[in-house]
Amino acid sequence: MLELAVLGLLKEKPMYGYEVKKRLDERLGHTWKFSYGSLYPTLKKLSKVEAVEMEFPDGETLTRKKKIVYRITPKGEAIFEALLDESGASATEDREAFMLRLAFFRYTKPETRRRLLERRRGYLQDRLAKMKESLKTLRERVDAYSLELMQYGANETEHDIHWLEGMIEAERNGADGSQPGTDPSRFGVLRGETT
Amino acid sequence: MLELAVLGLLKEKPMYGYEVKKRLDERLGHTWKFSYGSLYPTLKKLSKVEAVEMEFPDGETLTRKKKIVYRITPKGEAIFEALLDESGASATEDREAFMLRLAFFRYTKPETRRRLLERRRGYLQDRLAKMKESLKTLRERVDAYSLELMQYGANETEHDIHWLEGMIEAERNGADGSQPGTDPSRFGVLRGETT
DNA sequence: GGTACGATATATCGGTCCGATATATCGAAA
DNA sequence: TTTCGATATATCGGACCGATATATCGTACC
Repeated sequence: MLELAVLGLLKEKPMYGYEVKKRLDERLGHTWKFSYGSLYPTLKKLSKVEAVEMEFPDGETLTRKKKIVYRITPKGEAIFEALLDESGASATEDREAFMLRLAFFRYTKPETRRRLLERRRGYLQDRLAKMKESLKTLRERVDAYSLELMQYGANETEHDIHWLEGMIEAERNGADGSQPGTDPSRFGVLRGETT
Repeated sequence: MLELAVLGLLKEKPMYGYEVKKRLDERLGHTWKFSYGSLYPTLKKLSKVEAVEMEFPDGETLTRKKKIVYRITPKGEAIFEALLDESGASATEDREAFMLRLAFFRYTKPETRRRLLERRRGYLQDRLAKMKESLKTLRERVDAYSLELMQYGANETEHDIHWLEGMIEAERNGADGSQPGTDPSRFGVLRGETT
């Protein structure tokens, strides 16, 4: 997961590790939190496999502040592609894994996008059905707070399904091969935006 | 986290580890997934600290199926209380930790409930403000999919704030000391239910 | 009567990732 | 000029996951 995220971000431009974390938080922070305690080891690991290059700015000796720019290599690009493709059940069933892939949808083929969106929708529909079943059974047997929690889960799942449906629709209307998905007007319009 | 969850469930009645997982998935599965790979070690650990008792059914020799009933002890109850109280920033800022505590709200004092709910609301309000800021800045600089993701995050955060407000309101109306929060009619009514 | 299968039940282990902590520099405000 | 928050990297113990193994139970099917 982390490797995929880091490589995906570094595709945009070379960055400090610190900046990688900041930008990843900005875009995925709502769904997925990760720490420096895993970021820096990951960067090292990627560097060891030659997926990224480490570059020390200022040819000078570094009594100066320790700063390292990480740049993705062709090998890193290949690894990124591989990770993005090997999306098993997790990319559908794990919210974080799915959201991570969504963040890099512009690097995916339209066909892959649709497949992922529809699989996730199907998965959520299954889960929603099970949740409703549980709610019916447990309504009289659990306390109000647990019930509220389960209700919250069902509501959110339903909302997510609508959201996915909107995106599937948008893919159909926009991705007839023309554009790789960089037209912002396709989205947001379908749902209410936060003003 | 796991210890808190397990002890909280075992307060209801003695159970097999397997059943603990099933019930926890039912109630918290939407927010929080955990595995057998952490459950059984946790049960062992709790047993070693004498927070739970292990009970082998059928006094007979067990060539039979290996089944262990776990029962919470007074010491376990005390540990549960302690874990529930030591809620630092995580209980507010970490969605999973918050939801877990919400699942055990009926074991909390009304005052503690209100404090937690309000702190989380405050935290989400802060985050929402930052998200909107980011959205404004990045609207022209990131691709449509990342933008959609950020928009999704902002929408969901807003929805959560409303949800919390409903619960705070319900606490005010119901928890004037009379009942510990076992009246199901207080909830659900405020928001639309999944039919 | 047999057997095939999914649910029940426990357990382990390598590996991923977190949280806390430490260190140091930089810019800006007070 | 010193104090503070943001920038920047790093490590380490421990929590937790995912895959895997094993065995029993109920039941459905022929």
